[in-house]
Amino acid sequence: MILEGTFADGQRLDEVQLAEQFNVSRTPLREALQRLTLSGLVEQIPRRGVFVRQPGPVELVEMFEVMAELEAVCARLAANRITDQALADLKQANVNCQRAIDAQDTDGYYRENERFHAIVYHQSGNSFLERESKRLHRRLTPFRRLQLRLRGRLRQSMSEHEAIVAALEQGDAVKASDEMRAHVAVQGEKFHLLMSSLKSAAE
Amino acid sequence: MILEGTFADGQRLDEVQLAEQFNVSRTPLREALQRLTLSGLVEQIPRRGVFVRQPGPVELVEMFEVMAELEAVCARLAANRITDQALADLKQANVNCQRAIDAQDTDGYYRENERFHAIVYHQSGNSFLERESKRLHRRLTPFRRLQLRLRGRLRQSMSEHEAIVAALEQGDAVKASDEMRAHVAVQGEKFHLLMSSLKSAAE
DNA sequence: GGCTTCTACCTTGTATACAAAATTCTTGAC
DNA sequence: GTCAAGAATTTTGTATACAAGGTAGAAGCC
Repeated sequence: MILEGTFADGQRLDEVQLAEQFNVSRTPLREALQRLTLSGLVEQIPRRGVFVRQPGPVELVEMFEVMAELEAVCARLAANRITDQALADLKQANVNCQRAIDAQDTDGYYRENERFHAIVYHQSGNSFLERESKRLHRRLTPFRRLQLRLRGRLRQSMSEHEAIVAALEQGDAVKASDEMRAHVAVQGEKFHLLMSSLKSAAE
Repeated sequence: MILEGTFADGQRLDEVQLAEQFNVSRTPLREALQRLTLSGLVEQIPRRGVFVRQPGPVELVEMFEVMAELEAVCARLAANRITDQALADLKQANVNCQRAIDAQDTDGYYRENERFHAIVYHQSGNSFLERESKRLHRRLTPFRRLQLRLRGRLRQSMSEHEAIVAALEQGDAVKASDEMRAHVAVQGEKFHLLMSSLKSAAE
């Protein structure tokens, strides 16, 4: 999406300007903006226009807290419902992650990491929960990615993945849930990195 | 909303027909339909139109499962963050609930019940979680209401409320969470009632 | 008689034109 | 010189007209 960095927080999005930029009329552009509004990326104030709404530090921490809880629920449910095939897929994703780390392939790591989490969502056996988790995951993507830049984070993240798989394999719902929550939660060093990244984005 | 009972599942919503029904042109009506699409009440298939999408039994159970987990998280967080004032408000809501039961005032009960849950959402201290919880709560409202028709359910629901307040007052996060999950979850008799209500709605 | 294909009509999607509201600039008064 | 009020311009919201795609019905072929 174009909202990653090209637009500052609070900026008004001019309909006519964007319309001619994309070579469409205002009608379909307004519909697109409405979709963005519902996804939370922009705010629409009646008779005033739509404004880009980058989440502040407080809202961001809140969203990560909810994400951690959602994924913890996914893991807890998955511990009882996961298939052997999915367990094998998770292990494969972890192997691919390790390869990406060794090759210093950050993009590759991120792609396999995403796959790992998507599998857990799906194995919750609750497609509504899966959809909601994916939605929030997607929303947090740009911020989550920043965390991978933290020195040594990739290796730590990997071992957390392995602990989660182990708990799922044992069918230990509580452990899987706790490991996943800790894995996703923003705390310690991750918190400081998130805050500093917000400052640099505000310039 | 008009979608409660007036439109059958799978029905196509004719834009021109609805437009003249509301005395507006197609443009604002399409924008309204898009908002409905994002809220999940209708499904939009490109070049085909929008169709009302009543959740089937599976999706409904899934949504209630997520609702129970969300509220459980709210309760867990609230156990550590709740204010004395909010505790007093919860007790007051319970008193009002009891009064409504004695007066056989179902609407009154439902209103105070809603208040009770809204307070817990807010006391989670996470406004994003609060918003998401309210969103799903709202989506489930018509189905939730049916459960209150279950004989003796009001009284049982009341005692569950009181157990939740007690756990919150003691700051027992685990207990508050478990009590809340059980309170919201669809299980036992509630499940059968939900299924039978779906059948009657399908006629 | 049934299946396929072509055509006509219907519906969604997009553009443009117009109306209403809000903001900004200018003008006038204190 | 500053503040307020009004007018002009900009901008959102709505209506209507047009284009493109899809569905259904009719006609022709197997």
